[in-house]
Amino acid sequence: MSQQLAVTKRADDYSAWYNEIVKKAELAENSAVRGCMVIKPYGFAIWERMQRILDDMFKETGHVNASFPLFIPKSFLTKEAAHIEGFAKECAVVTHYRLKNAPDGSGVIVDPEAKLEEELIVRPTSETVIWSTYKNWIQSYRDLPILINQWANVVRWEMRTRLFLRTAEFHWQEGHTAHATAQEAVEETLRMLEVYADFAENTMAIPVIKGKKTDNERFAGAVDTYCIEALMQDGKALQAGTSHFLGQNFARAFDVKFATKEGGLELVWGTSWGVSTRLIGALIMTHSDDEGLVLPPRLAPTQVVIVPIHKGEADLESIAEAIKPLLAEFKKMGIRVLFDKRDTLRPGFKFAEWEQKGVPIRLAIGARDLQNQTVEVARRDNKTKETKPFQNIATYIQVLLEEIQSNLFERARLFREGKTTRVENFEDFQKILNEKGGFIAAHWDGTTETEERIKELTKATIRCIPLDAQAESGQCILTGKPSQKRVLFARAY
RNA sequence: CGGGGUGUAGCGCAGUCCGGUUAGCGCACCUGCUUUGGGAGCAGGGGGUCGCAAGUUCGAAUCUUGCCUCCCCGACCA
Repeated sequence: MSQQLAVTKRADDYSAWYNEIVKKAELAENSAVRGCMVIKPYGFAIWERMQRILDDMFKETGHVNASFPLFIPKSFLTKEAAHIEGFAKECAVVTHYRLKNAPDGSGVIVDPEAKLEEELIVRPTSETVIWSTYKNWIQSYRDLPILINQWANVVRWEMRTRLFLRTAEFHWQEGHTAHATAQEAVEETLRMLEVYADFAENTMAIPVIKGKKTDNERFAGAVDTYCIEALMQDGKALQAGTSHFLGQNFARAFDVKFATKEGGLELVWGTSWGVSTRLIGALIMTHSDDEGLVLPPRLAPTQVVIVPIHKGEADLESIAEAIKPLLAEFKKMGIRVLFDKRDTLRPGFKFAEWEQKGVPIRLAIGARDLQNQTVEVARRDNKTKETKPFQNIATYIQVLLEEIQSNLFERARLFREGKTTRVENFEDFQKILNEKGGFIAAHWDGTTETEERIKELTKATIRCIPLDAQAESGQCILTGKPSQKRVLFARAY
């Protein structure tokens, strides 16, 4: 309940600022379990909105939900060579299935008698267990495509964690589809990338670059990995979603074949795609300011908060009575409104609290307003206040919510444009990276060696090869070798 | 996993070097009154295995050893 002033400013210590936003907006906190977070009700309400909107988008593109096991037999994980190599270093392993009382009475111990025949891995992702299942489901081209999504939690044993951005356990959705042709699978991969970009930009108001990952940055087990990349306010990039064309890699590993129309037998083509609670981190670092969280209206659990300003209970009653029709009207319009009638807190406190929590619009109504038939309207995005006539206020708010939504997106887009720099040589590359940050569009000779060398020298990685990159002859900034298009570099989360 | 820091009331901290009254301060919490258009004021009150464990000592928040947490910096990653 109690809040303290957000003391740290973005300019002073960006990561301290981030941590304070997460705590003061009551989104999440560290848990008793190392690397795992507790997502608090307000943070989870945001995730639930994200889930609902994304889930509708998945359904509209023909997908259905299902649920696969939390545990994966070790042998499954090892079947696809690149896959196991990518995940081996961060797996939680279950080795026993029972505890017993310690002989010396000191508590409970793992029962050595209860060792599992085969260890189980807590899923870091579900390709293997799902493809082992698809093997049973697919015989004929008539069984294809399979378009399944699951909402789940996964575990990747990270060494260093940060709330939302990187936690040992995180929540996400993972889509897993199976197709008869490569073309169809590639189309699916790009379709879902498009869904993610649409969601990021239109719901979260986060502008993203759609692109393809380099071989080096590709998902373990994929043929091609596509991504959406966003730019945070500190000039670092953040991968906000990925969509993979798996080729026939997992079909081959799990022997998933189908009879073609022509009577042949072929391996199935696959895709997988996911976004996680990490998006909440992106949300914070895209829009929020030194006063706290800033939420885009389409995602905000509460879009409008009404704060009564009253002396005594009678005042509060008459305000409550006066806004009753307004609350009903908001509800009818589908606007999520909260009347903050807590009488133990003063208005100034409530103002500050709802600002920290990023509620897009605040309405304040006092005796003076009742007298004049007015209401004070305060915007969270640009901190402006105005007094409007009470009549027709709901319609005004409805329009204003949309305006705030597009203002947030436009502001973030302009920021990114300003922080995207075209660079022609390595000297400028380092200079821009250190002094300005952001995305750097530069030529690269296409080799993993050069990519890694640049990373060693500058800590910047190739975020993606943008899908809309123009063909343009140039020279690699490091080796001077010929290049046909620019790629996007940045330091990243 | 390596280097550095840290852990004392819900939160933020002092006390630890140099062991010794009943472990203290601010915020928050509870009660009452006055307040309420930008984080209220006064008065009273409650709350602590001093991260955990073992050891040294007449006596440990304070000294020793081990373990753990969280934060920052590096390597790894969505």
